[in-house]
Amino acid sequence: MRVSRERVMGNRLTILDIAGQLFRERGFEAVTVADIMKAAGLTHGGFYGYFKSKDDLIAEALGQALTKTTTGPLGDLTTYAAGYLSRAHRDDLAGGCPTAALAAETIRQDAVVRTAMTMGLKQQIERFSRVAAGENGTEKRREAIGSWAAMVGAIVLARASDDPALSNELLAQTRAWLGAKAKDRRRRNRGGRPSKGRTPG
Amino acid sequence: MRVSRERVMGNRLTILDIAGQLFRERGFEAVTVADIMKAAGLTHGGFYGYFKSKDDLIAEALGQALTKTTTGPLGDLTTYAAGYLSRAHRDDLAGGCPTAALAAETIRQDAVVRTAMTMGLKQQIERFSRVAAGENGTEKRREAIGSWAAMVGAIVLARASDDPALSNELLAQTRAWLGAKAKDRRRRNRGGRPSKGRTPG
DNA sequence: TGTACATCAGTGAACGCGCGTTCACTGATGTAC
DNA sequence: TGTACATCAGTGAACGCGCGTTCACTGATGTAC
Repeated sequence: MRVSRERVMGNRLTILDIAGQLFRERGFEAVTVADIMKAAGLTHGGFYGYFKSKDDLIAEALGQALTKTTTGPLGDLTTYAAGYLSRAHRDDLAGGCPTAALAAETIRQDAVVRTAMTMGLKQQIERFSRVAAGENGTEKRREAIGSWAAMVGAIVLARASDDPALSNELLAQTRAWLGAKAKDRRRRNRGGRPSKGRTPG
Repeated sequence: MRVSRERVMGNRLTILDIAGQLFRERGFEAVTVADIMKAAGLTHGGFYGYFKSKDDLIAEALGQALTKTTTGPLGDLTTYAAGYLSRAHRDDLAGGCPTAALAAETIRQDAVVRTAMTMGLKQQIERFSRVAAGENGTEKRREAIGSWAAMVGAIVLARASDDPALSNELLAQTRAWLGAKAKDRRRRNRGGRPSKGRTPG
């Protein structure tokens, strides 16, 4: 049963989107081609008209999920961290951060998959660096990397814990810890030169 | 071919140890029962004389690996972080931290496996809290949680990156970031009351 | 605008394969005398 | 201490199953006139 060209384009997007969600929810290996096609409203045989292999899909779906979540302008890191380290994000595997859900598994994947993850990582660090606090580029980048590592680690640990109290504490304490760190830094720089963007005098 | 009782005890330890290494290296799903038994010098059929199921082994092996790496006294957090965030540790999947290698995958495992991971997590946080800097128990625990999240996150990200320069930078910058944080905290507390353990006057 | 045919997206049975697990068998170890 | 037998750890073929992938077929879409 041939379908229209726009339907084909739509199907491709649907498969990519569904796959991205299922992978984050259950991991690359546990999700089957048949699972994905069924969730997309198709049968598994048609899969190979859209993608060369399951590995091919993994790379594309991860790339798309990362682009969606690491692209676009950012407010400040504190606001971002508050959302990232929320219980809602912790509980939303399928729609949440692909890095937190899949970075650990990516280590053992195909080269294309690792490259997609690395690109997403670079993009996120650069985006963080742009709004991070710091006297110069080096300091901003350090702040970006340290904060991102803490956020990803905290979500991974909070999700791994089957004790709800500990899980909540991990999120809340990491948020507070990042906040305390920012406060200490401002104290250190008290009386320093004005922020980079303003012309003195 | 029956073997001696001490051989049986030795075999059990070998299987647990080998399994712990292989799981960290390739993940729970990618390692087969036959892989483990072969690496232990046995055939796959004998496995069920030692463990009820693969899931049973996963829980036991993870528990053992976590106990080995989260038990025992600690120096200071800075020294621990230097070792944890080293290139040697990043490159030693099989012998490295089970949390960094397997926490993300643990989310989708059996209840027993998640419980083992949670116990290891609690142990590590308590151990960190004992040597963490801070004015009181709450501050120490916050320091322990934040530092642990940053360490785990940094190793996961450094391993996921296929760009060696970025990978090295992630480790070095997170180390420096944790160090800068400690320095800022000491500055804040300059002239404060003496540390908790000493009786004033 | 209508008609006839070529195209090809989707279907579902089938493939080879490797997985976790079972089981009848083997033969060295442990035990009873 | 030696001998005869029971025990049971280890073996490897076999199981049912689900996976990724292939393929002959179907029938709606796209196109040529």
